[in-house]
Amino acid sequence: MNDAVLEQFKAYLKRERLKFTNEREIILTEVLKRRDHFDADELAADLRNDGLKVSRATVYRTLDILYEIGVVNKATLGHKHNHYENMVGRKHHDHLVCLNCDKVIEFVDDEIENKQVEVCQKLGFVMKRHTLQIFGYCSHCAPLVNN
Amino acid sequence: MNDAVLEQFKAYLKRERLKFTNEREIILTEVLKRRDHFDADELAADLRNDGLKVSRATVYRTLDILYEIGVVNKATLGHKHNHYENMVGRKHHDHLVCLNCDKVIEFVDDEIENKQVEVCQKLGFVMKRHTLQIFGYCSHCAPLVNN
DNA sequence: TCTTTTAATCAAATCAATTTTCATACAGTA
DNA sequence: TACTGTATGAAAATTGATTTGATTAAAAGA
Repeated sequence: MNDAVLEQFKAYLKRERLKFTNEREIILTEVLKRRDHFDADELAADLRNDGLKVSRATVYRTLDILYEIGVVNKATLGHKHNHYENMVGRKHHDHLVCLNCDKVIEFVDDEIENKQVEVCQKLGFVMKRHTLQIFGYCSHCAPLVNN
Repeated sequence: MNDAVLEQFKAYLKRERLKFTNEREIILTEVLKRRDHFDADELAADLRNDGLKVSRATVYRTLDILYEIGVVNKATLGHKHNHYENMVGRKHHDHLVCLNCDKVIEFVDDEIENKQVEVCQKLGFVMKRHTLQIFGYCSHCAPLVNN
């Protein structure tokens, strides 16, 4: 478990007069273990498998908090429900999503990032966050599909 | 009504052995009138106001077809449901979305577009579509919010 | 034109993801 | 330890979207 993140979490909760509960710690711990993209239900199921019972509602509520403080990122990745990813020790990145095998490839391009800042400056727009998703076929699937 | 689009729609339906129905024509006509971003329910409501009764299910189904043939674009724009926009005679663009007033500003940046193509090429990824959304505060709202 | 075939329509039911409700439990603090 | 207010779980409610099943209506064929 990442102590710095735990402290950050506790500090945020204290500041907002929220409580540091067992369930919140369990969820944070599980999230920090994750290196992939997961959805709320998958996380809840994993906890259940580990014998830790946390209700779905609490999972959703806690993921919201973790998103709020930047511990997780949220993206739809082409699905109609949210996917989350552990962002601790990671920088912002964008996603390539394979329409065939659902594989998610991460990338960063500084020029794209800079250009976005420029666009916003030009329009007097204050950027808080952004999401760029490219959908298509990964190198494995591209030769297999009729496209 | 845009005749070329109507013909394109009919041709597509014929090719797919689908039928050109009254409802589909009504929906296409209404979509082509639109210049803004709208969701399926808003469109259905507008039709109802015009005395044209088309069920929600048909609206969803038809918007799917229109998305398929590129007459509309689909984007979440920060909401948890889809928004559509008439794309006839328009090129791909990205969106700035104001978190305060929900205003949507469109922009295109060729360098960003090119960079995306480059990223995909480097990774052997075949791009089919992409979506870039920047969330923040528009020039009107930025001075008003505590951020 | 008439008939046949096949898809489309509607309203209602269903679905999946998420959020809310509300009675009860518990964390933080006095 | 007692108090206050927030968190919890289970279930219900909500939301957007899709499916169902009986009926209607295109399009194709004779």
